[in-house]
Amino acid sequence: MHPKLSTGDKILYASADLFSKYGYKAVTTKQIAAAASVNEVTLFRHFGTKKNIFEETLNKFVFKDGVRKIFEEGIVWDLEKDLFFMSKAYNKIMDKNRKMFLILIKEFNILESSKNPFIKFPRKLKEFLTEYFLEMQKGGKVRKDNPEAQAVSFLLVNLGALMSGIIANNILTEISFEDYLSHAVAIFIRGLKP
Amino acid sequence: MHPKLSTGDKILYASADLFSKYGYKAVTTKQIAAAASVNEVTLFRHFGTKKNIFEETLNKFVFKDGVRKIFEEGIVWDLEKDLFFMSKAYNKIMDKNRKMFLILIKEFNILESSKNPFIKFPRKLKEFLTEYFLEMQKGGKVRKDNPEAQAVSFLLVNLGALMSGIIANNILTEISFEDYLSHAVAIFIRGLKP
DNA sequence: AGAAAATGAAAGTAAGCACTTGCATTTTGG
DNA sequence: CCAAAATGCAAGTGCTTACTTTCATTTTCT
Repeated sequence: MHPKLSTGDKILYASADLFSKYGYKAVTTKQIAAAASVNEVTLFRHFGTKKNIFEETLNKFVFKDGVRKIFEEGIVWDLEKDLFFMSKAYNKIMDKNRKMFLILIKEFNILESSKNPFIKFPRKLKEFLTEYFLEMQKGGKVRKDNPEAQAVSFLLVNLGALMSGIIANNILTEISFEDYLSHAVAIFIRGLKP
Repeated sequence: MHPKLSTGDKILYASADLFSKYGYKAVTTKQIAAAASVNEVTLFRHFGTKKNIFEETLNKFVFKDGVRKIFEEGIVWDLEKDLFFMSKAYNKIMDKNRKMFLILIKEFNILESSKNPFIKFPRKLKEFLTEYFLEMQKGGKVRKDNPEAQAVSFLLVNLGALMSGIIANNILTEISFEDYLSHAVAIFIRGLKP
């Protein structure tokens, strides 16, 4: 771990690591302390309870990336360029937040949905994409069809790629998933053209 | 629960239920006993240890569906019909095995990959699909391209749909996912045509 | 109906868990 | 440089967990 991190942060980084691998219940405070190279007591002096550690970990790392900002800036209203860009942007965000994603798919049964960013993030992404496809349809650059369905379809491909990358890095193939994803996006683009 | 189930099966059904919701560590033998409506001691008389209960649950419910049998039979060598069929078949299998899927994405860190059907199932599916697309390419019914990439792409869409259905039934939309999936498949089909 | 097998009820055990306390040691900041 | 704050260490507390044992009760099967 980084030696220049504050004690509190060392604990939270170690927690994110362990919780994402094994889940909340399966991780012990002793493990966290060892992984953070601090005394177990220090955990409690900083955060009081294990539950607090978990919540603070979520608070610290959960992605608050604004969908609009990231995506809107890169749009050039060219179907091919835009979809490739958005697919890459999506992957980048999700890779950066891989551990949180893992925690959330492990614990979404015990998390209140209000704290669950998976409620907000994909929703906003869908809204943004729906608007995008609608606009592109108006410009005659995308096949006339339900833009929401087009948006969801596009998201499904990306989510699928993300998941297969997570579940098993090389179950399906030894070739990198990015290559396959861009292939899938390419097929998609052809299917979306007018 | 079914009253006509054997005691052992009652336990295993309850286990599958709980493990898929909360994960191995978070589930207690007391919980399982209560959910199965049996005495806690009975668990141990039947399976000895909690770990055994878990393993027997996996053994009982893990999907051993032969990919070839299910998929080969429905193929009629019409791109549209075939992809819709395969997409539905995939969904059906995964829905039937939803709980196992949930267990496996929660515990794939602690499962030996040899026991993990996610190593075998998607691989075989990919092989089958690759052959299918190659054949279709020969018949001029599918765009000439890397058939493996086409296969993986198609799987990504379906995996994405499965995941979004699991993570949150109605995060993205209130309309059923089957509708969206078939929409995505339709786009895909257009993208795959020669 | 009656023996054998399966289950329940109650109590207990040993280990591991989250968390606490008291005190010594180190690190930090003015 | 020195006091205050942060951390380490050792021990311990009470609770929960997986699992056991004993004995009474029910179910099953012939």
